[in-house]
Amino acid sequence: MLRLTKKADYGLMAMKYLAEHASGSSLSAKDIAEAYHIPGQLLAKILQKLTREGLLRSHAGMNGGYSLTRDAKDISAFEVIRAIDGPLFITSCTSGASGCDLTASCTIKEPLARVNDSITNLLRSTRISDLMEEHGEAPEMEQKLINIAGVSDASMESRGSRS
Amino acid sequence: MLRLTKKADYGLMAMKYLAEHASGSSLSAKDIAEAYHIPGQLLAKILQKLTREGLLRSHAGMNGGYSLTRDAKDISAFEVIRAIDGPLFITSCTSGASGCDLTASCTIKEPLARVNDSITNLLRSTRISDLMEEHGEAPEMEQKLINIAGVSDASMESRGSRS
DNA sequence: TGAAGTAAGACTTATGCGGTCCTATAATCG
DNA sequence: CGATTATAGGACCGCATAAGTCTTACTTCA
Repeated sequence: MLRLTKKADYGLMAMKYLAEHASGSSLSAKDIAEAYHIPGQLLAKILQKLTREGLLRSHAGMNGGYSLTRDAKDISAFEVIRAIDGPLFITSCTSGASGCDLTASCTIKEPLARVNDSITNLLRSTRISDLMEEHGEAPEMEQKLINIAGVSDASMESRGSRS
Repeated sequence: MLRLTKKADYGLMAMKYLAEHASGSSLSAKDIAEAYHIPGQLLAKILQKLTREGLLRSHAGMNGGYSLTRDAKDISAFEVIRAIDGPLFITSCTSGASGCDLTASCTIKEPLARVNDSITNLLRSTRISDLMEEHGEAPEMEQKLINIAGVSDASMESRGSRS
């Protein structure tokens, strides 16, 4: 569990692709879909959503397509994910309005809400430019995330050994 | 998206409850289920799973039930969640074995894998004892998470204002 | 005008979570 | 021993939601 939806994945991929091929002109949904072998119609609607949220600029007609409204460095992964999947909450009952009927008993939510905030901040500090290839090695990225995840030496034990 | 399953929620609640009522004896699934108004059969299977994973010790028969195998301070939220929901991966195609067919094109996974690791570490550093009530105020918890999530002043903007 | 594009809603399919039911087994008490 | 209370676990169902398709309408440019 705790996984991103495929749509959010597609959205991030598309944003990254647009950032890498930001040649001033716009790329069509079809172009991106074919580049990643993603169902075109689905990607189209994802891009439409991102456009509605102001992350993309659309241009209809021939040679139309999409382009980033901002620099890749100024768009966070959080924005993209939120635009597509809506607000993300780690707990099932923190939907804001109604909440769950266990409010009295379920005291777990508070600590988990903090975890939720941490994840949010993590995604907020991860930008589209961090997903791009062309930025050389970017060792600072590595460093930054280690700082954020921080903590112990066992931090990286989860990587590499995924059974 | 990016939310915990209810089962994991229940599991965490049960672990917390067991930690708070660790009177040496064991509590039955029914006891816990009634305390939180959770479907009993469902909780039972969750507890069975946790037992199989070695986080709980079960005792059948009358006055039977479950008890923690370790101290609440030595059990992380990550272990509980993993035991119930299986390995958590933020990306949909990082299932380890097969992976997705986009390996060549989808270069997004690497940065997201780091985000994934950060979340893992975050949950790994959150222990059952952190969920308990009786530990007074525990301002260190607050501090720790802020350090982990770290970063900016806008960190907490997501809290409080949930529309 | 026609091809290529976005925009958007309705619809279908698939998956997996949440939950129930049922049977078996183990331990404790009277 | 037998009844009761518990865990253990498989089979199953309903439903919410994700994923994807179909269709129609509108826009732009050559």
